Amino acid sequence: MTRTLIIYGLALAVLVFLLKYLEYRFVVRDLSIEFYVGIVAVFFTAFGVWAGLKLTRKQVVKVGPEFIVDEAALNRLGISKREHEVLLLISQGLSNQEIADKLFVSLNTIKTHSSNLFLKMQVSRRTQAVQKGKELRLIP
Amino acid sequence: MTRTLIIYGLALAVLVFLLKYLEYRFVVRDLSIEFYVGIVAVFFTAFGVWAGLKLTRKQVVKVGPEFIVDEAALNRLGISKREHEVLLLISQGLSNQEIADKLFVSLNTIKTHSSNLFLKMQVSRRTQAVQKGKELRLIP
DNA sequence: AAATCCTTCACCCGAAAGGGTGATTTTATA
DNA sequence: TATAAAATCACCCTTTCGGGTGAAGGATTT
Repeated sequence: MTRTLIIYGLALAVLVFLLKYLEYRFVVRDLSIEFYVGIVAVFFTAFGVWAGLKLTRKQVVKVGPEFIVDEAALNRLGISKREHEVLLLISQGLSNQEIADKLFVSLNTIKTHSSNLFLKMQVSRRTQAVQKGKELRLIP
Repeated sequence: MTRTLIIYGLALAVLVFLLKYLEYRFVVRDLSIEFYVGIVAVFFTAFGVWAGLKLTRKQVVKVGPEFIVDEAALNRLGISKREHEVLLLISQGLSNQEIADKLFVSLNTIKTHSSNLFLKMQVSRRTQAVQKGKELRLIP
């Protein structure tokens, strides 16, 4: 996370230099302030959207309060949190594309997660994963 | 069923005439008996296999004794017995091909059943059908 | 700091699933 | 027995899944 902030800081610095260079290169001194502010606004808007998604993407999926997940089984099978999350959404009848949209990641990522999940659960289809997941008390 | 028997009888008659014709057409009188018996054996073997599958295909799928199906919901949604059977097998994680093999029908038939099932249940994927089927107490 | 695991994403390919239409046969029922 | 409902199968097409591989960056642990 710290490295990400550093990278963004550097990108911002580069942007500032670029703007300064443009100021010298062309004669746009009269509207440079609005332009400057606009660019910065766009930049921080993008950053805000990204950060918002990044920070709120955790715990998007929750299980019911009365259901207790068999953590031991999860560890035994080597299923990660993200994979468990995907399994839960699969059990709710969502397609991979819908899961990707819900978790703000790409379709390919969900396909990787589900593939690894099926390997670890020793199943070959999502319906089997749901069935086995319920048996093992991984999902309600 | 009666028509099927009639058709098979006619086919058998045609087969007899065909064999008689061959006897006159070619000089195969010496091995005609073995040939005759062989053809009839193959024919009745095929018929036996077909009849056996046809008669034993009923009640292949059963639900557990402690689970009671909500028949009212089935009628309300207009779901037939066969469709309910398919839904049960879908919920057990079977693929359409596996269901077809289990019920001794073709893959296309299962696809038709599942399509109609999804229409009646107002879902678009089998995982959703399983989820909704459990909610409606159609399947355990 | 290095090793390791997790997460993310991409590409390719074949298999499975789903949607639509049309047709025939079987079964149930009015 | 006529009619309707259910079951069967085929063909088309598109979308979704699943398997395999590779890679890059972040997080954790040692």
